[in-house]
Amino acid sequence: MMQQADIRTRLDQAAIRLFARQGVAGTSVRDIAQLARIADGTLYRHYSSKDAMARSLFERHYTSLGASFLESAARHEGIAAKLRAVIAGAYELFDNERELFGFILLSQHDHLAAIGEPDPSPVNVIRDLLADAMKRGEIASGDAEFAASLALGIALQPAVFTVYGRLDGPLSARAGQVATAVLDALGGGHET
Amino acid sequence: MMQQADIRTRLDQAAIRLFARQGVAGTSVRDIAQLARIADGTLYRHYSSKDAMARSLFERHYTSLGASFLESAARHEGIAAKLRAVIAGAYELFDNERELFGFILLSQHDHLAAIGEPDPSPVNVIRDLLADAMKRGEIASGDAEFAASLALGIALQPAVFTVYGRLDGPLSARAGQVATAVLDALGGGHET
DNA sequence: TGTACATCAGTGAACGCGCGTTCACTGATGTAC
DNA sequence: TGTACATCAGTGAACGCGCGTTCACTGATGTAC
Repeated sequence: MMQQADIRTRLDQAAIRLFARQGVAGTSVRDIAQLARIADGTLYRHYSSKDAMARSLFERHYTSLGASFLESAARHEGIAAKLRAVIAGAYELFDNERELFGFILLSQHDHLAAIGEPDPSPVNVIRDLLADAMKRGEIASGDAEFAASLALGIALQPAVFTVYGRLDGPLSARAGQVATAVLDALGGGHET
Repeated sequence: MMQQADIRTRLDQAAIRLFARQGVAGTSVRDIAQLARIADGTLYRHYSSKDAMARSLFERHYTSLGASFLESAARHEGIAAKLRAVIAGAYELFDNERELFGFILLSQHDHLAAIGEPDPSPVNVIRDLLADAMKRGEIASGDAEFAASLALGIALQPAVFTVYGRLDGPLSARAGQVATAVLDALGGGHET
């Protein structure tokens, strides 16, 4: 047995990197083992199967993103400042751990339908934030779920464009502009 | 030999349906053959490989979507009306051929990196539309590529939410609201 | 401190299954004369 | 009109490869006495 944390970390990171680039179905257990520099069978000391590993990694990081959204929002008052903080936090994750971000983005389709939204889901956090802002009259009221889809779309698509090389990074530099666009789209005031 | 068009159409539709639901890597040639009610080997009378089939289907429908965007835009004057028409057209495609739409959305990641943007790409059409509107002063000027990412994000995310069952269809009913949100986010005037 | 034993992460060869693809064959259609 | 031949979409059994997973084994670590 080598240093436990070391091998487990390499395993998880290798899987995330390959899943992000090639998808889960397009990545073989041997690909992962090779990149992590471990034996083919070692994965099964930590996860019951390849798919269970993908599910576990997704759920862990998806809910942790939701939790970080909650924390970012709680540190500020007013929907404008909350949104700016959430977007800035998400964009920093994108800049610093693009593969993790890409894995989460890509895996939504595979996992969300199957397991439902784990808690706290980033999407639900955004929706609740907007529902609250509507109640307070900070943005135009309406369907919070629909508003959340607009906000998420505005925030995510620049990330997608950056992945495709259509926009130059770092994405964090655009956080302010994006937050403003979200507020404009939601019919919010521009109070600082 | 049966009716050629019949078998070929069934083959293409079965592939699109399965690719949209399970991804290309997650779909086997036998899955496709079974759904299309053809023999395992028949695919290879029409395409040189499974991946070539996926690439060909994607390129065909992706550029045809781009062409339909161009046509929708050309039928109207002013960025507001053009955007409304493009979004309404795209949402009708979503409502009527959700699997085709889902396939295009899902396949972007697989194919765009590999083959680059085929012409006319829906994304480039939107960007050129916005660049033009900036020149005419119809929306705030800035980076057209970034503006295109905001517009696309606003328009696409409600579609994604609808796929996940977070929003109720039909999506076409939201086209007007979405177009307004795009114009707000881009700092455009609201002339009718 | 030394000895015996249990535990368990890690190894890598081996398993069998399902995959993408091939190919000899069928039979319907078109063309030549 | 009839006969001979070429073409080609469609068939499905068969190919071998790479996949996910298993398992007997290793050796480091912890625990009991």
